[in-house]
Amino acid sequence: MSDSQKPTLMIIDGHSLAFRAFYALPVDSFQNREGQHTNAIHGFLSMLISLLQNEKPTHLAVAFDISRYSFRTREYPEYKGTRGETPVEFVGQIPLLEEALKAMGIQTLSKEDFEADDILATLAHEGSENGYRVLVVSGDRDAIQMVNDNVTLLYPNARGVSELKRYDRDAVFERYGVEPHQYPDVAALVGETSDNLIGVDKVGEKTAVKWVNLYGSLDEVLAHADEIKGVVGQNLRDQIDRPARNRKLNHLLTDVDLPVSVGDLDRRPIDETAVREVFDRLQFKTLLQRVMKIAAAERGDDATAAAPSDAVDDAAAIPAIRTMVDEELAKWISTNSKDNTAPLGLTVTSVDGVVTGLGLATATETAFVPWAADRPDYEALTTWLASDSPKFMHSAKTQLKIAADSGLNIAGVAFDTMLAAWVLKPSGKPEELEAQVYSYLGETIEQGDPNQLVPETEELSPATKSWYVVRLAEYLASRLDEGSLAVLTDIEMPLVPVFAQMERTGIAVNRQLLTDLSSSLSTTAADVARNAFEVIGREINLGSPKQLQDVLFTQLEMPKTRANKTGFSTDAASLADLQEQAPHPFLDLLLQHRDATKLVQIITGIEKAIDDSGRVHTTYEQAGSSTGRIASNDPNLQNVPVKTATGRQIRASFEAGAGFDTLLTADYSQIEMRIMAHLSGDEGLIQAFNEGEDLHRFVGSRIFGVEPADVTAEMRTKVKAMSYGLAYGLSAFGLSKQLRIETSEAKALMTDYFARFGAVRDYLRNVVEQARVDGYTTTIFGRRRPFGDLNSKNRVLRDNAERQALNSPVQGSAADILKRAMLQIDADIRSEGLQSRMLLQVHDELVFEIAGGELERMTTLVHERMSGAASLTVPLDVQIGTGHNWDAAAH
DNA sequence: ATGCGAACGTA
DNA sequence: CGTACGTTCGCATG
Repeated sequence: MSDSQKPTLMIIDGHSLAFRAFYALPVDSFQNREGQHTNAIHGFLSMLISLLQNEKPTHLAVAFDISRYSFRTREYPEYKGTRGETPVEFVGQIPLLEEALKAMGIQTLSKEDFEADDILATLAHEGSENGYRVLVVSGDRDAIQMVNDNVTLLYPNARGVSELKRYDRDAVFERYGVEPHQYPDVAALVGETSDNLIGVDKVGEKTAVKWVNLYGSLDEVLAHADEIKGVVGQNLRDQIDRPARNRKLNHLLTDVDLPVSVGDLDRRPIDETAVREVFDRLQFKTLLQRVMKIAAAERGDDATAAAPSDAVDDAAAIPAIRTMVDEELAKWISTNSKDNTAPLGLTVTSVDGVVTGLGLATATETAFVPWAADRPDYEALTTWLASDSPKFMHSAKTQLKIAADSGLNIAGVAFDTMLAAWVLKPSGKPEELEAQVYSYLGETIEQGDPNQLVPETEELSPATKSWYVVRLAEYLASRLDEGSLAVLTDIEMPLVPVFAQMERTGIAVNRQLLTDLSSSLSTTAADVARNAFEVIGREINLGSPKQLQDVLFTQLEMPKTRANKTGFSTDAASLADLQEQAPHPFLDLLLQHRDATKLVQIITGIEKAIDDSGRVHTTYEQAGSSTGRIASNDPNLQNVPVKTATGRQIRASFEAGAGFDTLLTADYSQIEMRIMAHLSGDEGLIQAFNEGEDLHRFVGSRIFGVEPADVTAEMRTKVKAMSYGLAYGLSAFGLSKQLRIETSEAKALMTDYFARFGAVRDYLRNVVEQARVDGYTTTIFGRRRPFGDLNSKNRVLRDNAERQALNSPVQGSAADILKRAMLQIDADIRSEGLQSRMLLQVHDELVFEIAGGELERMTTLVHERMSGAASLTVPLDVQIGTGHNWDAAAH
């Protein structure tokens, strides 16, 4: 009998898969109207439905653990002892999942005192012996031991449950280097952290596999422990009870007494009424459609399932791609964009930065257009691309740049699903399209042939991607509140082409200046290092904190500094402390060396990024930060040194390019304090800004009770640190550290500050309180940042969340304001036909390249647009400077 | 090769 | 025991 004729038994480890799903999907995005979390259920069912479609099991069961206690924990109480509390959001999802499974006609099994894995192993064994093709679905590595010629393990990869890797005998051997039945021997030697099973010290997978292959089994390895040389051999002999114990615990039973046999696990019909009821309660719309489709197919009602006119059943079926050119394409665009009013999904694909094709889509149709730059017949397409006709894209900036490089102008980006998802949930890295489809639509994108041993990850057609984009856009738009939607459509979306243009333009760099500076700094570093080695009498790697610790705390016996994970800190602040307590020439030399090598490092990074035309192009991460700021990378041009004279020499190498007169920099002064004044409504602060006096002098005079003219430099420094620290949630302890003053003095300073500027404290308290209730903070323009840990019982987590919460509206509003200014400046430049260009954004600063004769106009418009980007109760002060290079243009 | 922590550059 | 980032290095894992 061939495999395809055999009945297929699929057995699933319910807990382990549900738990994987729980961590793979955002808790916040999956809640039903009663507030019940459903992410684990959703992920599990989505995976299950895919499995039903792809594997078509004839027999099926899901096994659950009854509790975390079993015969194993009785014999060895520490087993799985490192497992923490089950998250509250997970609790309660299992009974609901069982309900859903029951409605789908799927049997669930569990047995007191045994783990689900034992039930799986027993069924796998029975199925294998009785002519079944067996598929075990589990996220527990112990399940590998079940694999044989009839049994295949489907194991979720790191990304959760959306992709399952097939482990048959060969795949296990390829991955682990042993036969499946030997895997527990290897695991026993290595240990399993998640089960709290400690292995033999210094024995990793490599060593364990070597031994097991050499001696054939764990028993034989242990019997020959005397023969194994070296430290690991000694460890094995010393700790021989560990692998022995581990092996007993990771052995799965294949003879558990179960109330059913494999034959009883044949698929039962789906109870469609019950499924509707349960899925409706869970608010799983798409999943319901997918289950119903399977139900229809299984009762032989294929016509309904396949009918393309049935919008409901067709929702999750990928439309066939039509490849189009010329008139057909022109007609398709005109019809589906309803004469440039209706949005179409758009995806540009490229090879080595050259456009090779475009995918277009509506919610029901997809089209692929092969692209060749010299084809003459694409006028309808290029006209549509360059028009304001709305396009929905994913990560539009990247595609706009590539298209522009290939001479294709794209305008009218009306929705970007990457930006939308980030505005909805601004944390972590932005998700790829495929991940979004899974997270938000609950659909798994098939990747290659699932029967491949290692499925090749076939790139999705741009046409299909566009179709997903259209559907995602609809979903994401429906999830956005009014404020977030405004941020997306009025700020983030219009900025896409602006950032794309800035990145493409880049900024000119004087390579010679950098090279000279770098070699001089390298010489300095080498000289300083030589001196340092002389002082301590030996040569070490000054860049190694570990070796530095040895010098400072062992050799030189200096007092211990702040502790970190690898011992004691050697950072600049700690070294300064040491210099005070135990002065030593090595300390200063070390700092000088750090300084010089750091700058060389930064220069090297910039040099490597200079292109053939002498310009450097950063990439802005528009959807990366949690506050609304943008980040710059590859290279990062937002952390070019400015504080030291040598550092500024690096800035001086950024210049106006050929054909341009000068650089212009414009920055907001004290924008975050101004936002604090506005948001808190503090009369004192507002007065300070409205009188236009030096802020820190004004505040200092109030706190210390002297005339502004009598505020000393020392007083001003303290006040300045205090003011800036406020917006970060600085504590008295932190302030004292920074100013190197007594904690009591720092405390007094804070008390005096709040006595004069009480509304600031009230505001900061209120922000945190409101966020605790709402679950998010909001900027002046409606940008939200969610917070989950404000009610955490863990103090560290809670305190961190509180500081983040009080900082977010301030930092985020500042980001919003500069973004608004950028939009208006860009619009002015274009509408007036100016040749000057916006080059860089550094959080509160913009850098421009000024074309001949445009300095005056640019100065005026930049000033106007930046000052007018928000109307606060205090003015927005903008400082402008010009000069041939970035340093000279500073003020 | 890959991932993590330390350190440090900016606003 | 101060927010938000990105990059580089050493070092421990593979």
